[in-house]
Amino acid sequence: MTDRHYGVHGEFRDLLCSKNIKPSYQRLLILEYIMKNKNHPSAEIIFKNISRSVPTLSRTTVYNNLNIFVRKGILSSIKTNKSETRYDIIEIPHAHFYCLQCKRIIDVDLKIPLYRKNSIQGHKIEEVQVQFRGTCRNCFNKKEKKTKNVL
Amino acid sequence: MTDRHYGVHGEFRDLLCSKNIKPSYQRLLILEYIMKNKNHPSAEIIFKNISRSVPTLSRTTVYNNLNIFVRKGILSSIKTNKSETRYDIIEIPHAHFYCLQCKRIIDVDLKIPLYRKNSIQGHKIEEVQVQFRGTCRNCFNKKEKKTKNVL
DNA sequence: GTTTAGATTGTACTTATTACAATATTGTAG
DNA sequence: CTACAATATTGTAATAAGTACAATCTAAAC
Repeated sequence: MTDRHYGVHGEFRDLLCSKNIKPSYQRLLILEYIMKNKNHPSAEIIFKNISRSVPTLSRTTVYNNLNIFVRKGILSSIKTNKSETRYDIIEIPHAHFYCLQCKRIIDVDLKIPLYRKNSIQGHKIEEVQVQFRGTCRNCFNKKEKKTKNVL
Repeated sequence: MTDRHYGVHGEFRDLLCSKNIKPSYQRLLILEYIMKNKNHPSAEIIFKNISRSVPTLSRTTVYNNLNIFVRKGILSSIKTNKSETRYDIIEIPHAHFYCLQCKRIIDVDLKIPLYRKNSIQGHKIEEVQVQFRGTCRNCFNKKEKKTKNVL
């Protein structure tokens, strides 16, 4: 079970080891899923998709490991409207745009010095989250088109 | 029941009317609670505190009206770590600092032009949320003191 | 090969929130 | 004032996301 995945998962394996997390089969799968489908999935989505090919996977394992990844700084967690948590890889700091129509989360760049601060008004910053909410370009264009057709 | 509260709740009453929300007794109580205890309470906290003096109040009423207030732009909702939602009055745009130790939410000012944008990379912005997480000044000082005593 | 620490699994539980139907209140037209 | 419609509130039941925990499994260390 293990060595079959040395090749494919090599980089994820290294990433986990560098953070002192044992690179178990399940952890590699979870990490791989998030890295390859860069669509900010929820725990449930990750669970459903991986358990298609690995039916023995437990929901708890997914939750446990997502929490570990967040604590160790591999992933960041994003809270949407609907009391659900979504996950994203931590790369260059960036902001998120949450579309209220299609529920997609879109990465956006912010060239502001916000991320360089390590304290604000005396409070020690460990994490910064910037989230925009509204209507994404796609949904906005769809609406526009619909309006035009009516006229 | 109604006119007893004309005096005290006058400004909240006006605020609700200006947003086309009927200023019911319960709504005034909820709004008053949030405005007077500026500590970003959760629905549960609001419910518990108001229902001490108004035992007939329903949890559902609190949730319903908080949602209405958010939709109408009177309140903003803040998602914390623990899948709970907290509420804050919308005044001058500001950011929030969530202390991972004491769980307080502290208002912080940001003098950045972030709030002036109404679109980013083509996506229409309706709302911006900036949230810092870390250790607040208070908790940080406590930790410092403890460390000093040990030495 | 045995031991031990850590990981995974599955079930039961908690917590925040919503759905919904019944009841109550308010505003309005006759 | 009374009747009616519209809206608000209430309480219960349901849902959904996440956690606690005990049992089982795995893998590395001796």
